[in-house]
Amino acid sequence: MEDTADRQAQEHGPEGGHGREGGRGREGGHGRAQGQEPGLELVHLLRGITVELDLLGAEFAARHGLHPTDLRALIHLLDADRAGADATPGLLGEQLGLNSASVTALVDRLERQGHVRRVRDTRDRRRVLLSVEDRAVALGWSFFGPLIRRVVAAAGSYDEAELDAVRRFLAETAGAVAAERRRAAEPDPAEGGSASG
Amino acid sequence: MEDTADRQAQEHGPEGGHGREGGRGREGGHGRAQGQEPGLELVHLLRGITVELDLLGAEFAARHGLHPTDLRALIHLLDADRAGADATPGLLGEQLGLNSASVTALVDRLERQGHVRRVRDTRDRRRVLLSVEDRAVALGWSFFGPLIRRVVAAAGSYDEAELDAVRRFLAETAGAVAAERRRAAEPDPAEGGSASG
DNA sequence: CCAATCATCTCGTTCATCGAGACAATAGCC
DNA sequence: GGCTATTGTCTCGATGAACGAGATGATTGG
Repeated sequence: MEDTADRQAQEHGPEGGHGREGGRGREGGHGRAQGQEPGLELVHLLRGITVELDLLGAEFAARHGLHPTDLRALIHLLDADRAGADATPGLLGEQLGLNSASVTALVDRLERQGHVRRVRDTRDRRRVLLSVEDRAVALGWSFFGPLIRRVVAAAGSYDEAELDAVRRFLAETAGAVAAERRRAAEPDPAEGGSASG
Repeated sequence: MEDTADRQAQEHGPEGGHGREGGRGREGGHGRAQGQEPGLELVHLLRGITVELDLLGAEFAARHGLHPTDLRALIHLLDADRAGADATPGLLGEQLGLNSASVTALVDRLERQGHVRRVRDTRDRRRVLLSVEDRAVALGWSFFGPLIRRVVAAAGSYDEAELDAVRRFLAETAGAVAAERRRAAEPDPAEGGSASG
């Protein structure tokens, strides 16, 4: 299960073919047992994490009577709260990729369960600020807390250089995903021009 | 129904106050305090990746006319295919946390779109094997491919020690998530033991 | 062969999400 | 000050994904 991509990588992946084909049949080496791009294994690991995490989230959500989307929303809300950023339905919908109607329903659910409260912004009265309740914070902690503790504990045994390597890798991966997302968002350069009429 | 909420919300508005307000906008140049547990930042990075990845998956799925669940299913199916494991509706449902009815609908969708085919198992004729079509493989690659290439490229600039650190961290994190998932699955130790009965 | 079990599928219901549009408040213009 | 365009949120009706319960067909064991 941990290797969807590696076989494909050699077929479709390296565009054109590297020519490293030669001794591929023999993996008998040492060190990198996989014999392929070293990053591939990391990708697999990462993918496994996201799959498991997703599942854990779904289970946690179901256990607490909320939908996967609700949990995702809570996470974003908690995050915004922590950063001191304004959370509004519009922003939330954007972050979750949801319709405005869906966001209204989502916030309704969250509000009904006492996780957030709608607060009309005094500055721009069009806006509604989403204020997270303690209940939501507690819920968020009960989800992330144990996980965080485990990971932090694991990270404790790394020295500075190793930590830095992990940090950089994670940051670069985040950047890669974000870049891909942007790429997917606008595959439509034809639009930007002289559509004038 | 719930529309009256916003009117009231502004009256409840500032009730406790979180204590942070006013010019929180200027946090200084750094962003956030790095002085915490070193692992915490890694957790945040990781979380950011999963969020973005999830969003990317949803967008990709929408673009190809399938639902987020369909993409997840395809990923699992591709994995199983690669590992040479039998893929069946039952197994798939288990991996995705879905009802058997939902799985039937899911496989119907996938089959209708030509991604998989139902094949009656000759050994145990109760079972239906899910055979992935090339179309699905290509789709999977078009989703993971670019991402993988980016990450692999990034990983290329790391030396063995760094790679090892990242690998270990990822593996430990995966283990942590899996452990948490197991913990969540049976939070019920009191039952098997000296329950009063 | 009959009963128990297992894997899958069918039926009817619930509700999350969507598209389109209504409504309220703000910002810019004169 | 009033007017219009824009922005942010919410409402309505429709679609369909997921669920719970149960039916159908195949396997195992006596």
